[in-house]
Amino acid sequence: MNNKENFVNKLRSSGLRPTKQRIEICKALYDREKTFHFTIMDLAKILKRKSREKISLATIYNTVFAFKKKNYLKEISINKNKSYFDTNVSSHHHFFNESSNELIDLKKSDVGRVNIKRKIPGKKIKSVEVLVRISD
Amino acid sequence: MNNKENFVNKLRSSGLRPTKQRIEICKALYDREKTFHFTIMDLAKILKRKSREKISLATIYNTVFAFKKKNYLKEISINKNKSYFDTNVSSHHHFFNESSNELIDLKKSDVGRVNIKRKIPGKKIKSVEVLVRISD
DNA sequence: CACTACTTTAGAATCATTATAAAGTAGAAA
DNA sequence: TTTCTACTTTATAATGATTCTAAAGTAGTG
Repeated sequence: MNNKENFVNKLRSSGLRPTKQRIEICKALYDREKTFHFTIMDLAKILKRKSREKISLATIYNTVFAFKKKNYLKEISINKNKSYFDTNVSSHHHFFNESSNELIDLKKSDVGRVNIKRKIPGKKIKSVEVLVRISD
Repeated sequence: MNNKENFVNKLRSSGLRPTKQRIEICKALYDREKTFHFTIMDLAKILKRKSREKISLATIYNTVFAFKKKNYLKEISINKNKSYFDTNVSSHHHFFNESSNELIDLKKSDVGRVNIKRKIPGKKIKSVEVLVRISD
């Protein structure tokens, strides 16, 4: 189970001080059954609702990007004017339902191996992501 | 060959009045050897340099989105804070160089067939696009 | 307990994008 | 050609997300 102690350890083990703001954000993000997608503004609303502490927007930004850097969060390429994040950091692909603007995780087994044949000298592949657009 | 006459016809045939601004923008976008990627700001700079007419930013936005709707342009989602557009409207994949923020087209033959095994009842697949993030 | 480097914060600043509303223009009709 | 109207362009203001700033607060070390 994810409890406060775990979050403190998790944070400390990656060199982030376990401040109360970061722990609150961990709770909001990881103390759930399933992974989920969110924008910064979504998270701000969740925190406002769930948390007794007021956490400033700047801190939410700082924390989300710190978590992204530590690979606790993944940023998703879907949208132009907002950043979407995913608490599912495993390598996976997405369906994007254009009719409803809904983003659906694909399991690894849902997509066959993607074979990138071209190499760019001196560059390393960081990730390979498939976006499948669907509609009614 | 792409000349003014062609652009006028192209525009008119899709219900867009061939204004001098739109024709200038067509020239900037399509009167070239190869397809390319650009942001609105890139295009604004190109137009400032190439075109005698001053074209307002608002018109550039309007025109780019009108062209997108008519399928003259494709919008590319790379998780950045700007919209990228592509004059190559065929379905294709991309490298995104995270070190330089550069977007590189992949040819169809550069990526093996992507096998999407999961189906969503009642939904049709519109496109399958692969984004390969690379860096130094 | 004291110190220092890391954090948080409010608010301002910035940047891309969208909205507004007034002036201009293309195309159709007379 | 002239007139008319709907479509366009434009400058500018407004918006909204994100980043910056610099001052106050705090965790962890010694």
